[in-house]
Amino acid sequence: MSILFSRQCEYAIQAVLFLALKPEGERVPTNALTRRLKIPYHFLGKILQSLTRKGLLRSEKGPKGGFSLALPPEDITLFHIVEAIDGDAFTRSCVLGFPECSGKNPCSVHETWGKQRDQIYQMLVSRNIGEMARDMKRPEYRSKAH
Amino acid sequence: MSILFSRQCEYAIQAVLFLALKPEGERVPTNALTRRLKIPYHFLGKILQSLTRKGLLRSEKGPKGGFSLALPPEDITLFHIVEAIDGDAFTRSCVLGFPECSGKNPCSVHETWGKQRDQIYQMLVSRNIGEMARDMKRPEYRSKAH
DNA sequence: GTATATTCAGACAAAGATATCTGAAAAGAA
DNA sequence: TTCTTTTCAGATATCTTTGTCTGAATATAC
Ligand code: FES
Ligand code: FES
Repeated sequence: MSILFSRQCEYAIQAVLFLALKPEGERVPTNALTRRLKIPYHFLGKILQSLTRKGLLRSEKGPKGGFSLALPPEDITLFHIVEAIDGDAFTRSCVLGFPECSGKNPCSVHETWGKQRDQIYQMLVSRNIGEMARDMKRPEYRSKAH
Repeated sequence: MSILFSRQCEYAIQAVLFLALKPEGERVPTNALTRRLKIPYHFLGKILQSLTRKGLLRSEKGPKGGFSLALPPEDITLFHIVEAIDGDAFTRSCVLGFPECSGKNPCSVHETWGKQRDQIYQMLVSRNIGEMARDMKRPEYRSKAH
């Protein structure tokens, strides 16, 4: 079980962060991404495809083709990606699974969870993926050689 | 998609909280639970069965049979239930889905998520299900008539 | 003992998420 | 034009989660 985000969404985030490290406009083919990030090729293809449909990425066909960000990295947050793939239901739903989440019929952790949900939301919107990618310490994102 | 906990786990929590409201040792048959909580009958049966195997519940067959808590409600936390159903992987895994989560190769949100993960863990262990059940404002748990 | 209410166990079905395969379409290079 | 590289699109496969069905075992009530 993946926590918080679906597998698709995790892959999407990993891929977009990788794109954010490239000079603006540079196209990266799918297989350069899967080689680095160990994501199944065709699965990633479908994910990038839907991000393109949502307007987050741009795609070019043919040789020298590939995917690139449709916006400057400074204008994209993790929340944009999460929203595009998993939706924003988590901002509204009860963590214990009750039909609806509101102060009217609160569950036992409604107050506590409410605060934490806000913090998670802040984590997703307060930084742009440009700086996040540059801060990234993981080896997949560091060495320049491919 | 359910956030944080699997559907099974959500159902387990809802059911155990219900049992915690009953006088100690009182047996509650599965269908009394499903009627109140709108959980599919046989699915809940399997869930309660595994909680029994894990030692959280006790079951009795025959008329006047049913499920009851194996421990006093004051000794059970949400974490016991989550651990029994979903496991404790969330306490150790990277929220962006990278292979492992450690300070050695941190992802961009490792620090932030680390704090929030601790808070979520605290939410799960700091209160027992006895008090949580009594605080519960949701109608499923209030009216005594069945 | 017989009937009834219930858990227990396992097989099965349906749905959703994840992953793979194949071929068409498009762009560039020769 | 022809060939190659790559995205795009859709069909299919596999796995996991969720949910259903059936019957056996067990304990109580009669
Ligand atoms: S009602 Fe459960 S989190 Fe709001
Ligand atoms: S490495 Fe991502 S949360 Fe720790």
